[in-house]
Amino acid sequence: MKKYLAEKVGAALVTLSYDTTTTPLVFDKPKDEAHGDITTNIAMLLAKAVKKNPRLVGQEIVGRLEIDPKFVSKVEIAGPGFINFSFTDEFFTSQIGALLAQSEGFGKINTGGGKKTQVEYVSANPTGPLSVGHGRQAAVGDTIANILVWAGYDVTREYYYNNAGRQMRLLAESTYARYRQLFDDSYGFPEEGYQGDYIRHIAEDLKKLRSDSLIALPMEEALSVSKDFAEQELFQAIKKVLARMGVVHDVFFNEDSLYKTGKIEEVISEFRRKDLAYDQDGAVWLKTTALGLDQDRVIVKSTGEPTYRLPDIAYHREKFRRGFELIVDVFGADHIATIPDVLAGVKALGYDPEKVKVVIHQFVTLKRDGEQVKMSKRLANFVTLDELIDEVGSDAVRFFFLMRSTSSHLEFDLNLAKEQSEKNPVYYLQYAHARIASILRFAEEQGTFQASTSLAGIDYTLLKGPAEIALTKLLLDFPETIELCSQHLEPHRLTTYLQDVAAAFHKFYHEHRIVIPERELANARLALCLAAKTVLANGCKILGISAPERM
RNA sequence: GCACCUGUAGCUCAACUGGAUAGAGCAUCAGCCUUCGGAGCUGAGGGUUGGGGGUUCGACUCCCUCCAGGUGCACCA
Repeated sequence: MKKYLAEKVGAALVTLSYDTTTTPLVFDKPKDEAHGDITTNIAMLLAKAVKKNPRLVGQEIVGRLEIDPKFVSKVEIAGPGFINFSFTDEFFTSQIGALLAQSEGFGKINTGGGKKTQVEYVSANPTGPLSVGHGRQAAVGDTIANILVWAGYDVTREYYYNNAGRQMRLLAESTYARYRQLFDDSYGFPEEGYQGDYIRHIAEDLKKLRSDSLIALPMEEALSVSKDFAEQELFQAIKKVLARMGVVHDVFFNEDSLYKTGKIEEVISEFRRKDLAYDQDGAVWLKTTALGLDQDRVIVKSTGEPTYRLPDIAYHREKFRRGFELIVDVFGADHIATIPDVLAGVKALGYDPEKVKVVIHQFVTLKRDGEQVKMSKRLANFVTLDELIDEVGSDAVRFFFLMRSTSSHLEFDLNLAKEQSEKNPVYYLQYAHARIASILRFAEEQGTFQASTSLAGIDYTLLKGPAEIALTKLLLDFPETIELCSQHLEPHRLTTYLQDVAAAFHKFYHEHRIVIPERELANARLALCLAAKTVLANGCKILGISAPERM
């Protein structure tokens, strides 16, 4: 429709000999229904250039328009100079059939054009159970990946981790110490070790498996066994909790592989060759100042160990080398400082940093009984993702994590998430779906409607009520919503949209009885119900929450 | 001190990326069940969009400045 109007308005502009090359012709959807279904500000933009009254320019354009009244019911100049177009009801309702024909595929678009895309998210090292913050990242990353798939991108979901280095050494020492304490409770615990109870559990499992055999081993070997065991248990737990949320990665990329295949060395020598790296105080520095940043950074410590920047840069280079044309990194706010360095490094290696889109999500706080839940990682009394899912369920966890824009801090109200009432947005949405399912069952029992056979020959022009038209319009917006979500990598637009759909359905339901003796009208309304159910189900699928037939 | 995020109704948050009278939910108050799911619907009140400047036909949105909260600023990841 936009295309059609663009053509017509464009033609009018040419007739009026306005300059159409410098002024973009853009159509928007007004927020206020009274302003029509689509609007353009072209008259105001042109008026500025030619110093005329915008409303006058609008009049000229509208005067030259030749538009099919079957689609467009009204064209008017409004406000400071907007040209508003209103469409006929039939224009909207005539598209319901096509929506139903696409069914489970309705909403799929191809703006991605099969572009090879990677979404990296969670990427927590196996040093402990996932926190609620990781949960937000899992929900956001996974849903962005789903959205991109719907928008026609070829998506790989990836988890990057490091099972070497200082943190893992601490994990090994902590595990081993807890293990020894099972035999001798005076055995010392490392100063900065991991305090959490989960280490004790791992140690107990280790004892079950190996009895006291580790005590006799040389220390290095005992630590190595402890590390491997703890890592394995923790990774299992991580994968398990992610699976509870419906999150499954395609690729687990180990940082260590970058060393083994010489990729790290390669990056260093390339930086040296480009005169972007130098030695000072026994360390290797990256000349980030030459790349537009405010200070140089160490990439290899004087101990010979690289800092996190180096493997991060090497990893991103591998992403490009593996052929990804769009790279989405989902990070927590605490990683924000590393991004400029990595992007500068990528650019210096000859790759386009514009292809890397970083989604930063802010922190999560939990609220229970109106009070903020205190969490401290150091004291290990933080709430784990597993516990959160136990308490409120996977659907609520995903939905709550998705319903705010990622750049906003998120307050997770535990009481609300558990509440089974209209206050809870998840239930509101799912209830709409279940309610439609129930209506369709009822109609089938009455013999008035069979979803599989009754769709042919439906007269959609019978749908005329404002609530019917409003619902129809909203349902047809679904593909556009997917497009916006994919462009901006913003899942919360989808939760907001689906809330609106649910609300529009409930309103429609209250204003119109659906299963009525007038067969024709009943069938048209039932088809509209089915269309609403389709959109809700497809939307829930993308969000990763269930769309129940009964509840 | 510097960088990034945030500041919108009593609370939690939107606002189609510069558009028209800033919108939802919760909370408060007032209504709606003989009939398809009341886990629902309708209505009311509630705002100087943190303050102050600027850019322009037009600003929650862009620029400057100040204030408040969060995060980061290691040869930790």
